[in-house]
Amino acid sequence: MAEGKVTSLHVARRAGVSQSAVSRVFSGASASEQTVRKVRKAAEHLGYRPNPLARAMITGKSKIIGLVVAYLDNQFYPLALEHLSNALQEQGYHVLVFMAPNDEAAVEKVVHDLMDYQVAGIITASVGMTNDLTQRCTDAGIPVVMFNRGQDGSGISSVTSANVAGGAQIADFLVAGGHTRIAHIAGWEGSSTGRDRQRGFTDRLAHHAMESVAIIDGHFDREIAAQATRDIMAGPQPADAIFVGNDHMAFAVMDTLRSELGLSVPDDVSVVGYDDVPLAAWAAYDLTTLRQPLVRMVEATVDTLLAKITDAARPAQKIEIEGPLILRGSAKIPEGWTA
Amino acid sequence: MAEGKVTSLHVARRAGVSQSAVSRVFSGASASEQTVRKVRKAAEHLGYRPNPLARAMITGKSKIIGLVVAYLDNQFYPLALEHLSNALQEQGYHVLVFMAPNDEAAVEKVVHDLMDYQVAGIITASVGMTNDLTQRCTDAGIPVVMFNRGQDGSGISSVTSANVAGGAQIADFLVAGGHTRIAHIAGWEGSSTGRDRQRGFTDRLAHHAMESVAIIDGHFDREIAAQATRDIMAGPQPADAIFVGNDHMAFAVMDTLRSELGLSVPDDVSVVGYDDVPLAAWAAYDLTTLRQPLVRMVEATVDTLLAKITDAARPAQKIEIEGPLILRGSAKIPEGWTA
DNA sequence: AGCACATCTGCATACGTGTGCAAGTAAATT
DNA sequence: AATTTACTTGCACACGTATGCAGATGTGCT
Repeated sequence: MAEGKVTSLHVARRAGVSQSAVSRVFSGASASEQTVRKVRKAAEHLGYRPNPLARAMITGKSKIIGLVVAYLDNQFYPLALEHLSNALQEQGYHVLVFMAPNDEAAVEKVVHDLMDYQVAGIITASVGMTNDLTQRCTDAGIPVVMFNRGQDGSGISSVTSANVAGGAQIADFLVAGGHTRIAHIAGWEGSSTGRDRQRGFTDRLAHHAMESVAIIDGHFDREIAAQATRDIMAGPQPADAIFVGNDHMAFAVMDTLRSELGLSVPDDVSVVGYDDVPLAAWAAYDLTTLRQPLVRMVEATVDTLLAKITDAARPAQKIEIEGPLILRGSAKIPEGWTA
Repeated sequence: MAEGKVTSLHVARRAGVSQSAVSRVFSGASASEQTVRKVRKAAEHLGYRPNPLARAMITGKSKIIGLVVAYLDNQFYPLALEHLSNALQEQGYHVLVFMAPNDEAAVEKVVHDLMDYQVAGIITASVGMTNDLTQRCTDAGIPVVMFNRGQDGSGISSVTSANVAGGAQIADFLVAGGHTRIAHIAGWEGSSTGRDRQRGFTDRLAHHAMESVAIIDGHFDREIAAQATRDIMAGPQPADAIFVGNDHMAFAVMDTLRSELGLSVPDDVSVVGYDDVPLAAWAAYDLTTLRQPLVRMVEATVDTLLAKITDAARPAQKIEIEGPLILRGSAKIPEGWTA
């Protein structure tokens, strides 16, 4: 009932036990049934809540998860943030946001900040300069999970969708649709996500004895994707289908095709994206896209991270989650494919 | 250079001073020039950084700002989050995210969590059950600033755009455009933001001796806004212009008008939004809208909050920032108005 | 020179919790 | 009955920093 700084000592006095006993009850250590009862009762009466900062100081680990994120333009990431925060909140953790740095010096700063706050774990999303950052935090013993991005060499956990398989699915789909001049505006070359989608896509095209008429790195950027679209359509072999590395760029591609070049989607050009952000379902775009199962990816991320926090010896995991191709109106639907 | 827990005591030993001296140097208290030099040098050599948790424990105030946010669907809020976090990071603060609760019990939990972490201040955005939450935190002595929402009675600081004036601007614009059947899909009735825009709008219409043909509460929700659109266009007086309480709903309105009802925007119906999120500039929507100056709103929010943190006696401020109407293609442009 | 005054410094303690250690108790074993 | 074993519990200390207090040092004044 009473407000204003009630500590474990107050609880202890009222329950007629020592402060250590109170601590043990609330930190999950063993205590006799009777002690637990007395302590809980006194605590409830006083409105006691353990101080997480004091707890963090003693244990060296706070109940804070550092989320490092570079940008929030792409709708996929705010939604990921929302779900991550909710999921972690349910487990008693909270998300401390770190805007990802561009230059070397800023990386330094963020790494230090993360360690200063003794974060229990780190999730990175949409980050460019991730190599250095993740490695250093891992070296410092802080569990790291990369969300929607992998890193081949080093033993760092990651959760992504099955990007190679996704790229392949889209290749099958566009080939079945009878397209003959297929182009690809890829995700950033520096991200595993972009590379894997591209590889799955081109390998599968090759399997159909086909080849992209153009492959351009879109850097996950609207403006660059728009310019890539102009280049592709002005080239010697204008595409009749474009697979775009993510939805965010795909919207720019569609805008450019329709408003700037006066072309029809999908009559002149089919467009396929990747992510299935909510906006993809809106009538203005109605984008055919490969869905990344956000909720399951978030669950996997949280599970992996918390497991690693609980058991530091746990080896790194690279989790891939399959997603379905969502058929909408931005791309010709082959005979027999059901929407 | 050395890693692994270097404390003020280590620095003190190396500098040949007491631990208190080190503390004073880093907490800005007074110290002789010579001491400062010795301490800084030793600190740099050892790679010392003050522990913010320990500091928070002793002072009762952490360098953490609690950001309470309900949803991130509306692009306006993730962008606000991004800018807020960046601005606060520059001032040495960090953002701890709290997903806003729907029910009473969850509010309780969030309030407690906020106090447990001894946040230095709180920013609320897009929150419904804000009354109780803000009041209790204010009572507990924690500075609160409401972002993009006001609260009339109680003395809580807020930063919004000039919503009444904005609504009025839009009324002038639509009247000048020669529209005769103007409707309004309002923002949520429970938010000051929605109410103010509506009031400015209808008052100004009245000033032109006009009246809305329909006013429907859209609750800032796409689905509800879409249904409102259907109702308005199926009514006895189908609108030739609709002012929508924010961009997020306006997109749904445009989708419904064009794809579902087969109407042309702006030939059949002009649509005007509020916010000017990036998406509004994309070709698929090209939405005429009243810009909320995000960067300046963020600056004002951070300034107000930090000022209140530094000086608790500072009275609450309600800051309103004017924004321009951005003329695009979704609404008829009156003669003489320049885009 | 003597005194008032301002400034700096170190000592000690506090913040609120977790945890090793030893003492205590009750139950189980020989 | 004596001894081992398994649990509890309280004591004391640690985590890393801030800060009141008293002593020390230096400056300016009459």
